[in-house]
Amino acid sequence: MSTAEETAGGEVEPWDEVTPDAARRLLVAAVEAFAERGYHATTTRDIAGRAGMSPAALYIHYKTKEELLHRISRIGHDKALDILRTAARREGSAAERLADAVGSFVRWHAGRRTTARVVQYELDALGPEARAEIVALRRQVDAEVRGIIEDGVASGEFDVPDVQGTTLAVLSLCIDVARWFTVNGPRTPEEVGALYAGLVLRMVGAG
Amino acid sequence: MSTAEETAGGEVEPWDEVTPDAARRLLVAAVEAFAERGYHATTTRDIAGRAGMSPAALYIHYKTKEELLHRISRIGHDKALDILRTAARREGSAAERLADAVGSFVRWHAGRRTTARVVQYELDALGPEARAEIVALRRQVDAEVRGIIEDGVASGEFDVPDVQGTTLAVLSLCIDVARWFTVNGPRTPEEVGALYAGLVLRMVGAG
DNA sequence: GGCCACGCTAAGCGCCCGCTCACCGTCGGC
DNA sequence: GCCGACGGTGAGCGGGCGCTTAGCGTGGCC
Repeated sequence: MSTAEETAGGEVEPWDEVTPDAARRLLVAAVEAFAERGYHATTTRDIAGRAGMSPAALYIHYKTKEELLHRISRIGHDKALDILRTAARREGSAAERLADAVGSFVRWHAGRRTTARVVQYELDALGPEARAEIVALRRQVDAEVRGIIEDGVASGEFDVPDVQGTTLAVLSLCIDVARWFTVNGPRTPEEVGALYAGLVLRMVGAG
Repeated sequence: MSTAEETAGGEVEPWDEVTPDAARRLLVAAVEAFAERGYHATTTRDIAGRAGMSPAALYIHYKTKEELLHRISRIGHDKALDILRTAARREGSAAERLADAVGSFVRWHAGRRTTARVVQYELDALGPEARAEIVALRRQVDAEVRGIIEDGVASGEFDVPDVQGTTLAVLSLCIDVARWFTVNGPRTPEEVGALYAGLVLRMVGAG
């Protein structure tokens, strides 16, 4: 994270990987608009307006409105997967790694709430090929969490009768944070991450 | 439930409270369309077409497209609240009542998945007054679950450091079922309900 | 200094949206 | 047998959508 930009909502928005500058401004504007109103309720005029450009400027950097969503979804899923992989592959017991994974995944969903909302809830707006690509990434997300839980079961740390079902529930709990979390609420992303990490350890019988 | 209609997806759709018949057919068509594509991506022509009527017929029974969403959301939240109240007020220990509440709430989100999706994820498409009415119902939903957890803490059955945070997590887990559940998946609504009830009991330290 | 490439804008095309309106068939009451 | 009420239709209005195109300003290169 070489550069970062603080928005009004207090969220940090790197998006370093998107260049040139005008393309990044459009993409950040699209993330905000999609998160607020949803993909279908957002107009290209609204996105361009938020980025301080004319409607036509969007089509210099992106072929269609859907390509914007695809790029956002792809980058967001890459980041989410990266967070889970980092936690899964660190040293430590399965319980430590699971708590780390849930804590950091939840912190991301709360702290980068606008991005996470688009990533988690606008998937159906993508066309078949783009959706297939993203679904493949989500399977990898599932595999990382399942791997930690399987490790904990193998080592005797965890007591989990249904590994796949519990994996689903753990991810479900984390993802739903993007739906309800708000910066005006009583909890910080760090507090929610710590709370949820503890709840998940109990779910796997390690609490 | 005096009458029930089996749809292609295998879901039971009562909607007895909506009359006359044409208004109910339009509403059921709207539920399916909103669940599949989202409120903003659904056209009034699509809704009317699914109900076997012309586009203009919709406006005989509903003032606007938004009124359809409002009615769906209202009826759905009433039903969800009814399910939780029934579980909360039955006889039995707090653990039994919590397991019953989570089990039946999850079964509803899985079995009536199309309705639940609209109810849980299309709230932002409502105007300010309609949304305020629905938000009030959601606070009652939260209060029912929190009440059971408080009972369990008071009786010593549960060990919950953060009652409000845990309430939020329990509801979050249940609600997210509407996002990922599919009838083509490996689990029945009953199985998911039982799995989740067990996980929640562990979350409150009663597992 | 001339010039072209590039990033951007103003204007607008074709389409489809939510919604309306004039009209029509049917059916119960007298 | 007539008639009004009512649920429904066909056509279409005003407007906003995603996206395109012709042209313009500017900055780097010879």
